[in-house]
Amino acid sequence: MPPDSLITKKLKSNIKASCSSCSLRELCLPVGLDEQEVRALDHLVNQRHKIRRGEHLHRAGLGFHSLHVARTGFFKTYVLQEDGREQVTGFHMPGEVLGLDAISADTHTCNAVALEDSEVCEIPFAKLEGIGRTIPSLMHHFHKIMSREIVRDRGMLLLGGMKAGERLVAFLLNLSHRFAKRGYSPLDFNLRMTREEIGSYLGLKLETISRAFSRLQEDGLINVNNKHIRLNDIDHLRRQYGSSSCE
Amino acid sequence: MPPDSLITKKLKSNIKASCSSCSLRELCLPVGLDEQEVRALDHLVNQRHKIRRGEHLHRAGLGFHSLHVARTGFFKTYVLQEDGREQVTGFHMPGEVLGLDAISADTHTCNAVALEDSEVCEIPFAKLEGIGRTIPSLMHHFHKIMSREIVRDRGMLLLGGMKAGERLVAFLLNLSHRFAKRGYSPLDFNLRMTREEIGSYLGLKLETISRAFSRLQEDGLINVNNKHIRLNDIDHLRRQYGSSSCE
DNA sequence: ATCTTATTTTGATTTAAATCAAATTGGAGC
DNA sequence: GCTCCAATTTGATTTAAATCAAAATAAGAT
Repeated sequence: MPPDSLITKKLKSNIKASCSSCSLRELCLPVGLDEQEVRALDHLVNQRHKIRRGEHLHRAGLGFHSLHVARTGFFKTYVLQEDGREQVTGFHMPGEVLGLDAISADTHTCNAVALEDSEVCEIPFAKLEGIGRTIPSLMHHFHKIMSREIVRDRGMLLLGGMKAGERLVAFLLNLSHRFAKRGYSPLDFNLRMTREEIGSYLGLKLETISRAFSRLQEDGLINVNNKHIRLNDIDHLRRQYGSSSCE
Repeated sequence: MPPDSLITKKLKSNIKASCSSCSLRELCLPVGLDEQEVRALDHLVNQRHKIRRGEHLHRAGLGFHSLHVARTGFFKTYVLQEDGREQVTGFHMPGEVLGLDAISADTHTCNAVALEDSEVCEIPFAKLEGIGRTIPSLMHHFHKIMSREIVRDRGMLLLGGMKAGERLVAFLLNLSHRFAKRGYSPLDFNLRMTREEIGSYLGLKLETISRAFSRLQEDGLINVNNKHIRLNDIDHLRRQYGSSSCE
């Protein structure tokens, strides 16, 4: 029965390529699902796409059909204001869902661009709602993901009362925490975005970001080597500058 | 059959008191549901609570079981930072859902307090997920509500690049828009919050808010009489200060 | 109604960040 | 490796908002 074995092989390859065996399983949609439920999810997440550095995953104003989960790489989301200014609304790493804002009006409200060669899993949203109906724990987990996004965004408001250095530290601690969850060093990492993009996200100018980096280095709290950052005293950073580092 | 009629009366009173006949129907959870679906929702929303001015609806750190929809009144949500500073995270009017942030970790992440005598409908979240399974359009609408919250919160980031006066205008236009949707004048309304609370929300100090109000009045764009605001030239306000007014 | 406290306004001053400007460094592409 | 352009750093200056301070007003409580 050669056809069978062929099919088996193909299936296996699909499964391998999908949630069941994905290294992000514990960060992504499948958290807390049993094996059978993850298999159902595999049917949902049937497509992967490569997005090269500089390419867009979606653009503001365009129709919404699918959520995307970053699998590898790094994304930036942003909106263009009337005056042409670019306002960065977020940075996204593997395991994080993009497109949740678009559910509201079936239209993307922001642009998403890859800051390095990346890969995403496509999740047709109608399909997710359908399968969620039969897998309550999947639906519930999806609700948690949306809620977490609300908490994250609201956390940005807390920056309102902070000064430049504190905002930057909060930003670095947040990145650190997210890198750690993905198995990378929380103390040593490379920024994928420019000073200008960090500034836009934090509501500061690029020169202010640059000066804040220099100041933190002078104080011995971090080492900066262009895009490479080393946190020398993360406890001190955490104590001195609020704990707005959690996801 | 006196018992029957009693029951009927009681049911009727419940129905009357619930979504089917609620004046907020078009703003709230039932949007887009047919009559039968709204009846199902009536079973879900079985409790109303009165919250007097100054009383809390929920507090950060406490367990989460139910969402709440403001029915009447006005709420403020806020978090207390380590240093004791109060950071306002939002203002909420009738038809708006509170508690979406708490789904993430089954714990409230903010405090919600009534700024005037208010009434809320309680929606047990587990029940909502259960009923949503059998009424896809309800579940879908709930997803839109969560997504809208994400869009709203993210919109706050756009304030990052604005100066004090612009932020305040954006805030007033946002309130105006929300009052209009509820059948109130978009040009003439009373603020329920203090200058300090506005400042906290917008990342400014209360003196700055006060000065910005004065400046806008000097320019003839608005009339300020303590808490009472009149927008004299809303088109000019919209044109001059971005259109970050939409929900 | 009156007292008391909280809120708001306005002014003077300080401070943090924006802006303007120029030099330096790093990286992508040839 | 070299060239060119983008990104970063640093300095000088300006500007917007924070801070400090005090008076005026409004709102609750008795």
